[in-house]
Amino acid sequence: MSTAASSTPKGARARARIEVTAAIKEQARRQLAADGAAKLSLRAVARDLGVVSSALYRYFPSRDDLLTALIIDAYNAVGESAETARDEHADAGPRDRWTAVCEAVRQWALTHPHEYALIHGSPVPGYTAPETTIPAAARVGQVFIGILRDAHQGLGVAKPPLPADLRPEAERMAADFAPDLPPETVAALIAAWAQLYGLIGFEVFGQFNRVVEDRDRFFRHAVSQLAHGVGLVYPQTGPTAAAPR
Amino acid sequence: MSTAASSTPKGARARARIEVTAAIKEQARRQLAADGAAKLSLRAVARDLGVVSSALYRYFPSRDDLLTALIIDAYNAVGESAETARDEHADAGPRDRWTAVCEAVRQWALTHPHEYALIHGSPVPGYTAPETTIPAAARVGQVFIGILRDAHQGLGVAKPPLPADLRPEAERMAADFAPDLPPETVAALIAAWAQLYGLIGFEVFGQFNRVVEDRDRFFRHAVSQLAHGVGLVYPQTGPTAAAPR
DNA sequence: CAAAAAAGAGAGCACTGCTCTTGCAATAGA
DNA sequence: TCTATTGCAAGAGCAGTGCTCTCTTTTTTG
Repeated sequence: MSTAASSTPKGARARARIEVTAAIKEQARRQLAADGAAKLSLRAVARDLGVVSSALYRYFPSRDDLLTALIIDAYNAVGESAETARDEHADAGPRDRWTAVCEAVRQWALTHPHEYALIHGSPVPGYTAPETTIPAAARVGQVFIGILRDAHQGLGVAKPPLPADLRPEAERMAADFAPDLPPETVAALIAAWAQLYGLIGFEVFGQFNRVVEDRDRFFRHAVSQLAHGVGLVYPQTGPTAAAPR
Repeated sequence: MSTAASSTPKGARARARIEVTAAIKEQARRQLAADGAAKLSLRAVARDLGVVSSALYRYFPSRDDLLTALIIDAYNAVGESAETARDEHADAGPRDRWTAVCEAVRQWALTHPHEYALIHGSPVPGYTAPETTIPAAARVGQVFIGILRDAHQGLGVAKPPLPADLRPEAERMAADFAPDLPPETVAALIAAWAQLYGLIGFEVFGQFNRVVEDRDRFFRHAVSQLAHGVGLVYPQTGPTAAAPR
């Protein structure tokens, strides 16, 4: 109250707390990048910070809470990458924007493999992410939804096929996530979303070693096919152009 | 070299060693299923086996070696599931066989989530799978290749699109993995392979929680689209049938 | 039958997450 | 401004981990 600004409302102690919390996360992220989540040790973080290990428990009640904080940060980082890519391609068509966002997510994953593993690898042992992570986790998906929303206000978007027995589920998903999009599109989008992370995961986790060499081109083509699958069709995009009648 | 028989060549000691090794793996697999890879503890396995922890090191030089053994077993288990599904649908058309194999892999993953995480989740910290795992890891892929091989000897298979700049890579991959298949098909197959594991991973790791409810139908449709993508097209399968001219 | 190899037991080292108590410093209320 | 409260870090300690080493017993082998 005494100091004016709104960003640092409390006294020196509160400010210090914020800084220390950030320093802990930063150091933890460094260890994460170096050795992976399972070798992330509270004691090592404390050691590197020149502080005793029990002191960290004033900031994070447990190792899992530290991990949760890092998970949220990771979701936000990849979400921000996606949003930036979208904004930088605001003038491009929906399909190019789609490609750019996929590429951005991939690049983030390749640059931060351990953080990617944290959010899209096997959940850390017996650990289930708390609800706090949900909004951060949704950001990338929202970007994709936005792209398709835009596409639907223009032209050049087709309705993906949808079997009759999946229609109720597709309508439910559409109502939950994008009421302004057709159920066909929402269902296809969710599938494409999962498949995108399959492609990225295989590359990040080394499953493509000795299999795919020219990964840039391979990914670009796969993503183009995914775009096709959600209805983002160029007027003339090859022999398999979707032709909804 | 000296003793003749191939199944139980050595004396009682060698037989005991095989049994103990199997018991260790079995107990470890139990712990894995219960708590996940990161909580798998050599000491706990030894305790449950009524033996002192250092004794296990006579059988597995390190915890990572135990994990590697479990990884190989897991690859073989899912590979066997895939092969069984293929054989049980030997009379069906390639597309139905494709669907059956995908479904089998998914079911195995849902039944053994922690083992699935072992082979397709984030690699255990700082751990890189040794070359020993390669043949076991390839089994599922071989099943898919076989299905497409069969399909190419019959009808009802289309060539997926392939951009010109990806053709060299596609030809290289085809030469490496399936010289008798067209490069277009091999490239599409590898993409579909990764995407399949994206779908399964999202389901196993809970990313579909609160998103997809009717997962059986959703998966079935997605897999049908994947089949379409690799050229396994029914004569009349909807508006987006591939039509290579 | 004796020498060699294999297996288990047990102690011990360095490390982990986490808890609890103790002393110190910053804050807030009178 | 003085004092009571609160926040923080330090240190010791517990139970657990992977792994190594030595020692004894048992089995195999020459």
